[in-house]
Amino acid sequence: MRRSKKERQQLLSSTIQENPFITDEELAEKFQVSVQTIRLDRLELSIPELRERIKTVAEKRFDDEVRSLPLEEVIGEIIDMELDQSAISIFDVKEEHVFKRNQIARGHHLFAQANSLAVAVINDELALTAKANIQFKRSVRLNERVIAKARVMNIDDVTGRTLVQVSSFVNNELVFTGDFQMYRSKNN
Amino acid sequence: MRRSKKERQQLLSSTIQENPFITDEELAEKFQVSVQTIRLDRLELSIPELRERIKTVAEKRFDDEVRSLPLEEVIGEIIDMELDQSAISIFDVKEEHVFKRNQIARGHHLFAQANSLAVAVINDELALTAKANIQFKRSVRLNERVIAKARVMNIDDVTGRTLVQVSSFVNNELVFTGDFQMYRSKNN
DNA sequence: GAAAACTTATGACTAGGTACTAAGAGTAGT
DNA sequence: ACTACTCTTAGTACCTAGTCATAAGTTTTC
Repeated sequence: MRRSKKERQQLLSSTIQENPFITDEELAEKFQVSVQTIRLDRLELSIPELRERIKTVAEKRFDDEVRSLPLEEVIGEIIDMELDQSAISIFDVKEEHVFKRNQIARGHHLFAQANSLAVAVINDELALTAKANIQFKRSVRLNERVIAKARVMNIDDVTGRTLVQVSSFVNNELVFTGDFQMYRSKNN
Repeated sequence: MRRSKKERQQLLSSTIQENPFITDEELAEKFQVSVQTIRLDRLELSIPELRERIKTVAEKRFDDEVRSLPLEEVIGEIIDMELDQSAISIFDVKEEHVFKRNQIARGHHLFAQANSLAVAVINDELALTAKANIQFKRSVRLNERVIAKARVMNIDDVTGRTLVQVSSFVNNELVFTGDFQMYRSKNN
């Protein structure tokens, strides 16, 4: 025996993890054992065959592509709404919303929740954000539930410009505030 | 012939592009022709076999993983970067970024591009946004290319707080500006 | 009606396996 | 020393999703 079985299997695992595109034959050559031994090892370690490995890598990529359009619809779920007055939405912070390094939610998701709530609360076909003044009060972490509350502060009778104040909370603790100055297409 | 050859081949192309995981047999079933016809079609269109297709998808993913580890969490593509000084990114506005009604880009995407550029330009493991003051100068439409330029304005020696100014342009026309006050974990 | 284009069938071969059986080598216990 | 056990190797039949080449049948076009 060139190496103990255990040692070989550990190396095998890491080798395949590092490069899933390697065939049993290449592995046999690398570890100086027969192809059958490699296959027994894979069986014991329940490592799938080359083609299956490649397939899952490819499928993951496909999933990622779908997942990486996270800013698509209205961010968060609107649970209460009085047009031109107030609105509330909830947003659950998941894996895809946080920095991998520190599990803190990326700012633009909190902004997106608040901004799209500000857009939604306005009783108009075509509301757009003109300006915003925002503050991140404390960082939001993975799995926290953010509740955003929007209040329409005043509507300029002439221009239709509207100020919307949004405050976001996690467990009643303020995490984000934003003042949004919104355009309207028509003055309702 | 259920469909002309040309028509079938065009559909074949797009079908495979959309779902590279489909076998010749499934395609034959779908187009109501024999497997051999599908194979001739693939030959003429030089579309590789299932396994090769899956492999290239998987390989791309591997490439992506290596290339985009640090910049992966950035919205838009960074094309220039001097840490703690300046950075530029481009962001192409696609279908998924606009309001369906009027084809205008949703504000939070412009914010996300600017904000993540502000995060990236800071030479620190853990940069977070504290405050931001933003203005949407004119609305950005479908298929426009937004170029965001970030400049680090000043770094507080004591707190490490950093002001980053971001201006975004479409064809040299200013569409967005933002002042981002950023935290750092350590004072470099 | 023949030529050209298209479609289908058939057979031999491939990579990279699975599943199973069988046999030999090395080591440990008694 | 003999047996029991683990580990390794070999070989066979079978699988999928193809390739390549040849041939034959079917339409379409001139």
